[in-house]
Amino acid sequence: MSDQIAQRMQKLEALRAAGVNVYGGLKVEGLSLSSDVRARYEAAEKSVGYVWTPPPPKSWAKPKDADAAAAPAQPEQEQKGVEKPGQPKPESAEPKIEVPEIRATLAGRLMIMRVMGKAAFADLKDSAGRIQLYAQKNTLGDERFAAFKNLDLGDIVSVTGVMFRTNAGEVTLKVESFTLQSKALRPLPEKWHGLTDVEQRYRQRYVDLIVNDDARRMFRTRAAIVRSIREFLDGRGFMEVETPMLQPIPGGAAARPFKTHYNALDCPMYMRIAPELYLKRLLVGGYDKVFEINRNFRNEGMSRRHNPEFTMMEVYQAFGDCSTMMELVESLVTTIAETVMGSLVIKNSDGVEINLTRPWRRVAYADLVKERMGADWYELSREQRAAKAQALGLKHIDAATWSDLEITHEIYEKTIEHTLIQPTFVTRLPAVLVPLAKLAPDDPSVVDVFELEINGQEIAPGYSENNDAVDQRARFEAQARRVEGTHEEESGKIDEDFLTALEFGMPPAGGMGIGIDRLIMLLTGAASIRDVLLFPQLRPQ
RNA sequence: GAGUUGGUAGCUCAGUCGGUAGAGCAACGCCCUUUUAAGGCGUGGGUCCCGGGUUCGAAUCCCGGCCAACUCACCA
Repeated sequence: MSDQIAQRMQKLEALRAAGVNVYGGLKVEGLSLSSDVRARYEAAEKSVGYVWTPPPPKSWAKPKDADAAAAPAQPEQEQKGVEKPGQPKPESAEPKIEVPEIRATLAGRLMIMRVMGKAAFADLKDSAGRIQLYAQKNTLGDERFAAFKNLDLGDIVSVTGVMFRTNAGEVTLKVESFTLQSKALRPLPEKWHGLTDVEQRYRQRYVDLIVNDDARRMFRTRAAIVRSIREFLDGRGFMEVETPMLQPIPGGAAARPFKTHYNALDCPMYMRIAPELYLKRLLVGGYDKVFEINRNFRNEGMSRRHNPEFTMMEVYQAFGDCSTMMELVESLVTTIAETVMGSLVIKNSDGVEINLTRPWRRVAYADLVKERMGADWYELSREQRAAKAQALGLKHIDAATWSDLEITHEIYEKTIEHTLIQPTFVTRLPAVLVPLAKLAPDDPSVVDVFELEINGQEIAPGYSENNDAVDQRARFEAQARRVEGTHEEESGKIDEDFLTALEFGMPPAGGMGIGIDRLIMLLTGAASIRDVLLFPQLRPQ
């Protein structure tokens, strides 16, 4: 144990012995937020026409009367006389404006203290921000002033007093009484640099949130974004639902699931990799507009863009289609950017500007590929394609084992996707890649879907959902054969009950998913998904 | 899973060629009644990530391990 913790333990015991309730008592009555109190005080100043002006520099040469400036003798004594608190200031040659008294009670964490003998300044941080406290021996009395100085940085206190403005112009609460609400046993990180060690910021997010205002702001923004998504969808008549996260068959995506075991039923269970198949059951049930915002779990690696659990929003609209969803996501993202971030132009973590102004580019997958690889790409043989891919640096592509489609898709993912910085709807993807979507009416080799790319990342896929029960079964079976023996095998299991639901008839529908964490990264310019997750996954220590 | 970089006081960081471990902040003591990274004087504080090895001697060099960040792979 560090000596500082030991010291604080001793202090805590001493306080207890003196009868102090070191962890606070009853609820704090009449509690205000620092931001509100500051605003009230500033309004009070305004109401009487008070405008703060900086005091004259340190010598008290400011004339109390006209001659005083000419008499430099004994400025110190004059200062003392002037500064005696609680007395009308004698220098009021110019009329003094009385600001109405604003009393307040605040509560928060003590972040810094500057003690000057018989007075002390401290910064209190509450959920709204920082505010300065001023404690004075004359006001508090010897004993309470000593107790105030005895507080530790990090302690949580409530304070009651009167607002004023210091010589330096800072709105400050003069403490008349205070109560220790929670003793901190551990010292805070350094006041200037804060906590910068990224590992510690993630592992001890609570400390990060105490000292780093950026972190606090980030998660408030996150909350605001999620709230406005809900408001937006609510405004369009969508119903929010919650479907199982613990599923007997993990479906709706191709990914490795987390496997667990349910004791009561003595059967294997999976953490969901997507809510899709359950939300579609609700379309069958007659809810035409539903959405869910909740966690998905994928048993895959972590990276700057991946966390094993992440927040997904999926939305379905009966009697809509892929184009319905394009309009929806365009409208949703621009609305959020404007209302929460205040701008349609955002900067990514490299400082590149992204303009979200509608309409967004729409381009077919095959056209992007041709744009990159030449107009004759789809006429080339597999060997020719593999050769061209290798020429681009994709050495691992092998014509002997890779299909045409795999080669093309590898090129899309490795050389095209990350170049789509400005919002782009990539449409008409190869049907094999998307078993849950409707085939394009004019070309059964592609599906009627989009993938929305912004900042080189897939932000949202949207589909014209497949509601053909027989076709869906066939494509599931093809998918199951495709992934058989691979690590995706468990996500290739066929959900018979879902197919049964389709057999009752599902209305044609548009569906879309948004990776919420990535959307937040995009809007806030965060470079790592860990910066937008309160408690990102780390290896246990 | 692979590569690169890093891990030194509560925090932020120095540490030269291998020669008994350093600063600022924080803490403790004293002075200081409008400071704001307050100031002044003084004091204490270390499993140098862990385990081996080389060496008279290792924070430093070598090997192994742990943890993290970044890049790559799986993936959204």
